[in-house]
Amino acid sequence: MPELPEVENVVRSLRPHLVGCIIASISAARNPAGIPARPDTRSTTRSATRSTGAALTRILRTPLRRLRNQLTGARIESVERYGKNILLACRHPDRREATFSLRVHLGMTGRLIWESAAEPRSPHTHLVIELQDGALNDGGFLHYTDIRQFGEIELIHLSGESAGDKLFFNGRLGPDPLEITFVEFARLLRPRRARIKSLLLDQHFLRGLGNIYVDESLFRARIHPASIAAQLGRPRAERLYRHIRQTLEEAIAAGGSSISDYVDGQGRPGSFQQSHQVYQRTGEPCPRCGARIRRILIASRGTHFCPRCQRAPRRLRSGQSWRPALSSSPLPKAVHL
DNA sequence: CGTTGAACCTGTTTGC
DNA sequence: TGCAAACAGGTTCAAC
Repeated sequence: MPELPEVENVVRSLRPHLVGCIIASISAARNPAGIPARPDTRSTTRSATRSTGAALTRILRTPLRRLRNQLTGARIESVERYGKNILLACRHPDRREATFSLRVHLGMTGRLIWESAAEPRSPHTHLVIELQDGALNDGGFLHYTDIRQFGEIELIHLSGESAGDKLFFNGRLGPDPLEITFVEFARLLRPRRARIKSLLLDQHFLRGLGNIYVDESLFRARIHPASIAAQLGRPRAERLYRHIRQTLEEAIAAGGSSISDYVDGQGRPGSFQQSHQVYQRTGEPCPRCGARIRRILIASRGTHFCPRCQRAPRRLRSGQSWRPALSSSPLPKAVHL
């Protein structure tokens, strides 16, 4: 659920609550988490564990003990987004050198919500961070909830350098699509022979895009998702660049897309899903030309596009004889054009 | 390089 | 009706 616009909204909604607060305690959510969500559900094929212990261990990339040791008593200095990661910069007021960043990745179904009460409302809440009186609020609690448990929480030690966060991630994640210039974008695109959809999903290439916004941006730019990146001409590359930014900015302004799980740091859903033109609209008429929206698989991800507006490049269209230059791999069968 | 499919999870929807 | 398969916003890894 959480791509760049959703994470940006989480960060913005949490910031006023968190900045200035002291972390009073960190604890595994007990309560509903240990209990099956719905004990009497008949079809529950796996009455699975749901033991907070197992789930929390999966999510925590830093052991709870270490989290407690290092963060208890620390002050939250800033709340930032880095790609799809949320970074809480923390510092001990009394210890000059002790500076950390708590990295939270929401995975598919993660939620990070500020609550006034300690008790989780969801059986899928795994971690509770107790906050002590910030300048602008009364503390409260930060709840991490995650149904599918694909999220990650990790403590990053910042040794000295202020921009430690970025140094840490550099090389691991590409530029932010809202910060990169067109010239740089085009330079990165040029040597790549991957299909554009795969490339845009790759966080090493650009950080922050996910399945929804890649499909929506490609639709707006009228580019077929299976197009080879290096073969987009300048006009298409420009269109793509422009529409990625536009789509993301509109989505941020709309509060993100809420399909089923996403809410911001105050529990509010977004509304951008109402503006999706192709994502999960298979079979519906294209809002631009009326053709049926199609769904194919690219990079094993559901990919939605208009077969008329987003025409396949010739090379891809004319059948099995085509091969990518300098490559031994045939055109994957999954691409139906 | 680039691709696929599986794996990590739970829950909901679809299809026979 | 009922049950199984498919699918879901993400990332990583092995194998080709």
